[in-house]
Amino acid sequence: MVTKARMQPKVRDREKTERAILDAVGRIILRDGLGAVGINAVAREAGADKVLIYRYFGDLDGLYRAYAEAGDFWWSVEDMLEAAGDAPTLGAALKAGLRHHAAEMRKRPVTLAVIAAEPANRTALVVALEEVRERRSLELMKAVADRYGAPEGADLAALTALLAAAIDYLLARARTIRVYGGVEIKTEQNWERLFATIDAMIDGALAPARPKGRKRP
Amino acid sequence: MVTKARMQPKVRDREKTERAILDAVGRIILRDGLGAVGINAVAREAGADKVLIYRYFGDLDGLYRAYAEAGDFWWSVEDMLEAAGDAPTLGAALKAGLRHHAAEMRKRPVTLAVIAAEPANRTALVVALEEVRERRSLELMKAVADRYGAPEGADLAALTALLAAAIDYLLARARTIRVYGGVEIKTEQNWERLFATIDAMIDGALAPARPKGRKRP
DNA sequence: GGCTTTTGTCACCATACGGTGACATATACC
DNA sequence: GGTATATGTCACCGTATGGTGACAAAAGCC
Repeated sequence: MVTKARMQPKVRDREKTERAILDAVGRIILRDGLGAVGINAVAREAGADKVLIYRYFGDLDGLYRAYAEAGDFWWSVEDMLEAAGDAPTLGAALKAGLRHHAAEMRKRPVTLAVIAAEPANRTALVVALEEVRERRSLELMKAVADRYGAPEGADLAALTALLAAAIDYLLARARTIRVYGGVEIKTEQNWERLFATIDAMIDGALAPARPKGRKRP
Repeated sequence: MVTKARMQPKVRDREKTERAILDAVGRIILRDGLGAVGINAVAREAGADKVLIYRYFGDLDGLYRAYAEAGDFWWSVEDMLEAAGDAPTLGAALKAGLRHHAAEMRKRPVTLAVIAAEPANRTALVVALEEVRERRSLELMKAVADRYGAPEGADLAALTALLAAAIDYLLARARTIRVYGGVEIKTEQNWERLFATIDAMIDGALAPARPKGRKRP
């Protein structure tokens, strides 16, 4: 009779196991995308039995929530204000802030992977990150208004929403494609081009409304 | 002995079956997202045996390609130029064009669903739509340059890429969320607000570069 | 020492997936 | 009419998934 060799049992350390599981989630998101995260895949990647995932995190959603709490997925408002620094005008602060935003996102490839999967894959992790985004943008709006006052005749929330949406989307897309609408989006150099245009757009949106027909030079 | 009742065989009509299968693809994308499209799901939804999918389309990629060819996923350049109509300036044409773009996208929920899944789900259908997008934007750039000439000191490609990215992304996100960055994005009315800001951004990006320090009113 | 709890391992289950071979029969062609 | 082909139906296969119950043994507690 063939007796199956039992696996050499791991040393018992719940903390370590939990960390291994959470790390595995990050690696899978990065390598195969958020959609590839599943109980079996995580257990395999972590080298832990899947029953432990159920025991420690309840279910996949619980695991997502734990992962969302453990990770660093976003810039903080303080960081952002510091990046804007002593910008003399609201426009300058916005330009610096959006550059900072892009740089911080680039530093967090897992966040970009989640953003890429957001519209298609409404998991608890996605919801958690969306909440962070909304909270941050509200805080930031408030802080900016305190410092610079409300811009006259301009819609600051719409402006930042549009530009942040474009930046997030293009950064996420750059993970898999090289060109969008004829513009290279992969490298940081290419983004200089985009930021030049973004700067001009900001100036336009914050400029006092011009009377019609004054555009021709 | 129990004899299983055979299914009442369908009338034999390959064309009709193929259409039923392709229609099923669209319904699934719309209802459950691009990620839910699979051989079994499509066969079930179409009420056809899955072996017919293999026979008629080869495999899932072949099915995607057939679906991409059969469908109407995008505006045509002629339509777009007509929408811009007799806009007197490049800026006016751009504003009208982007509004047209958004309206046309809204009319094509399947396209929006595919865009939503694009970053996460690189199927043959996604690739096909990406190709359409790139081809269209190049054609359009050319047509615009022919009519209005190249804008001085402005990066037309970057400008349209950024604004189209923001619009596509927010429209796709509006399928599942209500607010982005504090701005409502669900209804067409809410979009009026966004378009007002987009107009100002376009004016800014197309305005001749202003000398520095001239911003304070 | 003896007991309970915690951690880890393993063997299952039902379900769904993509994919294939075998068969039945309506239709088209000679 | 007779035959080949196209269309449709069904029964499988191997694999993977999410999920659970049973067991072994280390760690903690009295």
